[in-house]
Parts: sequence; structure tokens; C-alpha cells
Amino acid sequence: MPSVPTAESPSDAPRVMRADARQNLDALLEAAKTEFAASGVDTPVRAIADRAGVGVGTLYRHFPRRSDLISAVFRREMDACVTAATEIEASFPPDEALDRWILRYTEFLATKQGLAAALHSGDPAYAPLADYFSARLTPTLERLLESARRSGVRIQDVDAGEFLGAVANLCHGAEQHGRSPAHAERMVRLLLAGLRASDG
Amino acid sequence: MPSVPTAESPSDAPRVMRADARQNLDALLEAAKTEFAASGVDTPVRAIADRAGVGVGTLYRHFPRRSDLISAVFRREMDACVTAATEIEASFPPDEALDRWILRYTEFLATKQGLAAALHSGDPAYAPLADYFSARLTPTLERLLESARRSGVRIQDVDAGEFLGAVANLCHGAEQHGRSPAHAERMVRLLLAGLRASDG
Amino acid sequence: MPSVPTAESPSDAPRVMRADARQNLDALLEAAKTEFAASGVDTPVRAIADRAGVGVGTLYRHFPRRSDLISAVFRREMDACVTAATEIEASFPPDEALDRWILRYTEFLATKQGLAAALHSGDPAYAPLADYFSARLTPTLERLLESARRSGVRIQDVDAGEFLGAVANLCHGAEQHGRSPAHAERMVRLLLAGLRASDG
Amino acid sequence: MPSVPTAESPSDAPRVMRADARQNLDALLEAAKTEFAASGVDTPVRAIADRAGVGVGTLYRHFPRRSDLISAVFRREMDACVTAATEIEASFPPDEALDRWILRYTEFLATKQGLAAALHSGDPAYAPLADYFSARLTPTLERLLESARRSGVRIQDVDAGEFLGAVANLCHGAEQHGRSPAHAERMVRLLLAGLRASDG
DNA sequence: CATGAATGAGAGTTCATTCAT
DNA sequence: TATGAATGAACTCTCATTCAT
Repeated sequence: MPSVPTAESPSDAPRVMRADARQNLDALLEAAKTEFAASGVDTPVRAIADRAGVGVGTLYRHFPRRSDLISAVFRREMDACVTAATEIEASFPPDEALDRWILRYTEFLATKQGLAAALHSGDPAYAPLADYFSARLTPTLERLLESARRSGVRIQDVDAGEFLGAVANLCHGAEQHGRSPAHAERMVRLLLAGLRASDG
Repeated sequence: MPSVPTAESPSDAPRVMRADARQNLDALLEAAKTEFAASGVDTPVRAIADRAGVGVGTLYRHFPRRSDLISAVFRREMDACVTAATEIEASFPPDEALDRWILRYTEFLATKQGLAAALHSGDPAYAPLADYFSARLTPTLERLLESARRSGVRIQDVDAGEFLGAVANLCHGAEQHGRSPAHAERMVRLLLAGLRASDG
Repeated sequence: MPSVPTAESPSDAPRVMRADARQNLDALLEAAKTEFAASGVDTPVRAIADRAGVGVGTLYRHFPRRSDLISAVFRREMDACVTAATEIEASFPPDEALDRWILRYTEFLATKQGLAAALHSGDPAYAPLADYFSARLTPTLERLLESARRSGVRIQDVDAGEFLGAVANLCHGAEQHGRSPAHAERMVRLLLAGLRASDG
Repeated sequence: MPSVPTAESPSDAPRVMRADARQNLDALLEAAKTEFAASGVDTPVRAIADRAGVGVGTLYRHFPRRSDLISAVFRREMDACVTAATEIEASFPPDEALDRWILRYTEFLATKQGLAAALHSGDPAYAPLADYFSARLTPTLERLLESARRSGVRIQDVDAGEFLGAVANLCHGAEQHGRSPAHAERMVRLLLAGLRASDG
């Protein structure tokens, strides 16, 4: 079983951390996640700090740029999503595991309105996030696709990263006013069906 | 007494309009279209007014709310897109016409970054736009789907409006940094393939 | 008599100007002059706008960058100082005119705490101000020095711009707490005496 | 029990001091000197603490107010400057010693951008620094002036403190962008020449 | 009707200073 | 004592919107 590193700190080397600082950091991540889900990633910095019960200065200490906070929030759950793949693969046949994990991935996306935009923004500040996405989620899907093919399922030749981006796009606006949460799932299933279709 | 051309005003009640006012309105729509394509629908009002060569006051006279302008811009090209369907239906067999029109629709979407967001925003200000979308584009797709089914093609039972929304989402972020313009098309084709897949 | 152009507008071509805008601009220049004299050129933008009785937006409309405002304020009085030279030259013999004008120049400097700093900051935003200084004040002093030399006075070979900068420096901090206003004048007179000294 | 060296503390009452505290204090003074020279006396407190390798709390412990640190830094080198006078007086005739010491004083000023401002700020926090200046540097110049006069040189009747302030002002902005380091020296020499001029 | 000047709320960001660890 | 995390006031700047001209 591979180790599942958890990277939830803004920098790579915060060796030790004062207990109160750690608490603030957690509160910030949690507050940011909530605010991002409710108001998008462009929500005022102050709103996040207020929700976390800290001053704005504390937010800036931990996350000098907005992109740092966005990246940290998204990375936390990306990790969980990657971890889930292992469990799903262990419990279901390859073809079914593929669909199940994609649906698990859509759950991750549900409250990540700005993820796709961040990934495609071209802003170098998001390069680490995009890299992380490519390094963790994309290989996961590639593995699932390969397993399904080996089990005999006919699967279109698609770029895994591109496909994940498409799924992210399809989930865009889900959970929004007037849209059934089932909407996104139906469309994602359509895309998955297209993946198995015989002609390209 | 000046001539009194009747024009389609931003509100639903066509009214008498001075020739110069009409020119300003056209210039504003054109400028807004360009700015929206370049900088998104949240672009500063001033930028649009400047490009149109009018004062911001004039913009506000014609479009009191930003949503009025966005709606007006998008409606213009929705009309063109609907019109195109008729031509395509006359030139191609139903099944092919379906794909061709969807791709024509993606072209319409190409520079309409904010369309999907506007449609799903839940903001009542966009209700007229959503209504227009439902009244014009959705029936067009329904007609094409029905024709294809009648011609013997097996097509999934999907909600036309939902499908159009999904396509719009897939086109989100196309033409953005680091994304091939072919990306969106590939994913849309996958969705179309899913539409014909035998299981749901 | 040469024409005495008055350049007190932020840009070079504000052909016509609405009466109220003109009033606001004047109020801003006056307020800025007062605030600069009292609190230095780094005084909060808000303080200047408040004193002028306008919103900050109005200040930013007329002077997008702080340096624009500083330059405008200083240019107005540089012009007056240059003009004064003509009158002084007409009324006094060259040698005396030189001293009298330098003392007039120190009066100009009295409330211009940030002038020298701005001129020497190296910030390209102040290049226009430095250019204006070089184009107007420096030639004025050069002319006065030359006249004095022609009238038979022995004068050190100094760079006029450098000398003006030195006088500006000597006036730095004058009118400050605990310093007699005569202090600067005494030191400037010492410098002027050095100008006539026989050895370098 | 550790040795208890007696050190000159920031306050006027020398006290017992732990060895590590003494080291921190030295590091802070050195760091502050460097930062002041590079970025002026308004440089962020954090920058100084970082350079000294201590926490900001330590800085505040030793120097509760910024003025305390500034004063301490400047006093150190004032002392050296005063000491230098003795050597110069021993090696050169009075008239030459005067010039040489003033030039030595300008060297001291070279990296003390904020000295003149601090002395003239009127802020009571700088009163001790101003007093120190008056108690050490001013008498030094007075002594040099008196020696020169006794040796037969005709010297203007100037206030020594005022003259030192003028020299400090003349050195303001030296080493800045676009200004030759020789600029200040030329102007100081002009002032010294004025000191010997026969009329006032 | 058109203009664009004015307004001012609101967002981002920095940094002096305090104080829990 | 030393540390540096936290705080929040203060500042800059932008832009949607109004309204005098």
C-alpha cells in the first residue's frame, strides 16, 4: 500500500508550529473552504478572516497571496480524493471502479467552484496547484482507465487530464440556484458513456 | 419631425427611438460583445463605454443594469444561432445535423465566457435571458433530437436545456491560456457520443 | 518681455474643462500644497481630498499617481519663482539680483519639504518634475550667474542645478519645530559667500 | 554565575546585562545601521530584527521606540567622529584641521540619511539624541573654529550647531540615484569657503 | 438626450506593536 | 528572556452609479 502523504501546509517545511498557530491555520482553511463554496474564490479576504475568527494579518501571514490559500484548500481535498481511489479499486471491478471514482471526484468538485478557473487561469501563481493536480489526480485516472482496458472494456483514447477538466467543467454551477444536484451527475454519466462508445 | 424607426429596445416594449440613440445602442452592443469576449462579463463598465465612444451615462440610459447589457448581447447571437439551425437542417441528414448544430452552438459559445454563469446565477436579473434561452435554443435542440430519433437513431433521453448547459460548461475556459481550442471540441464530441450510447 | 506660460494642469491638453471640475482641481492643488507643507508629501491621500472637500475618486481622476499631484503643486510655484527672476533682474544690479533671487527661491522652498527628495528619488514618475526644474529654474540661475560675471564679479564655477539642489537641501527642515526661520537664510548666505570666495 | 559585564544600555542607566542579551544588542545595532543606510530610518522594524537574527520582541525589549534605536545607532558613530577630531587636531594646523574634520563628519553623515530629519523633527523622543549631538559634536566644532581663529584665520561668526546641521543637510540625498558622491563634497567646500569670506 | 465628473463604499495590503508561548 | 504569531488600524486604489452641466 503506497503511502498517502498529506500536504496541507502552505509551505513545504513548517517543521514545528505553535499550537495556536496551527489552530488558526486550520480555522482559516475551514473558513476559506466554506466561503469559497458559498461565494466563490474571489470572496473578500476579510470575510474569510472574520469567519475564521482571526485578523486579516494572520491570514496574510499564512497565505501571502490569495492563490496560496486557494491552493491549500483545494489540495487538502484532492488528497482525500486520491486516497479514495485506492479504496474503490479494492472494492469494485475495474470498469465500475472507474465510474465510481469519477463520481467521487464530482463530489470533491461540488464545492470547488473556482478550481477549473484556477487551473486554467494561466496565472503562474496557480502553477503549483496545476502541477499538484497533474501529479496526483491525473495519474489516478490514468491508472483506472488502464485497469478498465486490461479487464477488456473498450475505452476511448482520451487524455486523462483533459477528461478530468471536462468533468470539472460539467460540475460548474451545480448546487447553484435552480439546478438540481442530479444535473451534473447526469451529464457526467453521459460523458462516461461517450468514453465507452465505439466510434470517436 | 424626424423619422421614427421602431427598434427592439432592451426592454420588452419596442419604442420610438432617435437615430443617434439607435447608433449609440448598436455601438454599445458591439463594444460590449468585444469586451466580454476579451475580458469577461465583469469587465469595467467604463471600458465598454469608452470602446463604444459614448459616455457611461449613455450606457446606463440604455442598460440600467449590467445584466441588461449582457442579456442584450447574448440574445443577438442566440438569434443567429437559432437561424443557423434551419439552414443546417435543410442541408444535412438529421443525425449529422444534430452534431453540426451543436458544434455551431459551441462557436457561439466561444466568446461568451459568462453565458453559463449568467444562466445559472440564480440572479432574477438574468431570468429574461434564461427565458429567452429556453424559448429559442432549447426548442431548437429538441427539434433536432426528435428529427434524429425519427430517422431511426437511438438517442438517450436527455433534457435539451440541460444538455445545452452541459455543452456550454464544456466550452468554459476554452481559448484560455494553455488549452488547445480543440480541447472543448473533443469533449463535446465525447458528450455527443454518450448521447448515442446504448446504456445510460 | 517674454511670455510666461502657466502650466498648472496635470496633463498638457485639457482643452476645455467644466467649471466645477476646474474648481475641484484648484481646491485639490491648494489643499495638497497646504497638506504637503504641514505633513510632507507622504501625507495620506484621504487627508488632501478631505481638505479639498472632494472624494478620493476625484483626486485620483485628476492625479492618478501621487507624483502627479506633487509635480503639479510644485510646478505652479516654480513658475512663479521663474517669473520673479525677470522682475528682480529689472530692478537690481546683477550681483545683487543673484542673491535676491536665491532668497526668493528659498521662499519657494519654504513649504516644499519633499521637493529635493522628489527630484533625487530616481523614481521615473518624477522625471517630468526634474525635467521641468532643469528646464526652468536651472537656466534662470545660469542667466543670473552669467550676468553677475559679466558685471565683473568673480564667481566660482559651479553647476547651477547642483547649486540649486544644495540650497534646497539647506532649506530642508526650516520652519520646523525649534528652528528659527532665519537659520536657513544664514546658511544660504554662507553658501552665496562661498560662491564669491577666491579659492575653491 | 555568569560574568556580568556592564554595558551602555539604551537608557541612560548602565545596567547588568546577560552575555547573550549583550550579543543581541550588538547585533541589533549593527543590523539597524546597515538597514538605515540602505533603506532609511523608516525601514520596517521586521527587516532589522531579521537581519540581526532575533525576534521583533527582542528588538522592542531593547528599544521600545524606534527613536531609541535610531539614537543608539547614531550615537555610536558620533563618538567615533568626535574621537577623530583629536587625532586630526594633533596632525594638522588648525585651519586645515577644520576642513579635514568637517569632511570626516560628512563621511559619518554618508550613511545617516535620517539624522538631520531626526534632529529637526521636534519629536521629544529625539531630544536625547539632539542633546547628545549638542554636547559632543557642537563643542568639537567650536573648539576647531576657535583654534583656527587663534591661528589668525578670519572666520565668520556662525553658530557651530547650526553649521553642522547645514552640512548634514547638504549631504542629504548624496549617494542617491543620479547624484555623484562628489556633489555633496563640492557644496560643503563651498560652505567652508563662505565661512572664510570677508563679508557676511 | 449625452456626457463624464464626482462620489464613496469596499477590497487589498502592510506593518507597528502586543503578548501568549 | 526571547520568540514570532496575531492583531487591526491605516493606507492605497478601483469602479459602479449618480447627476449637474
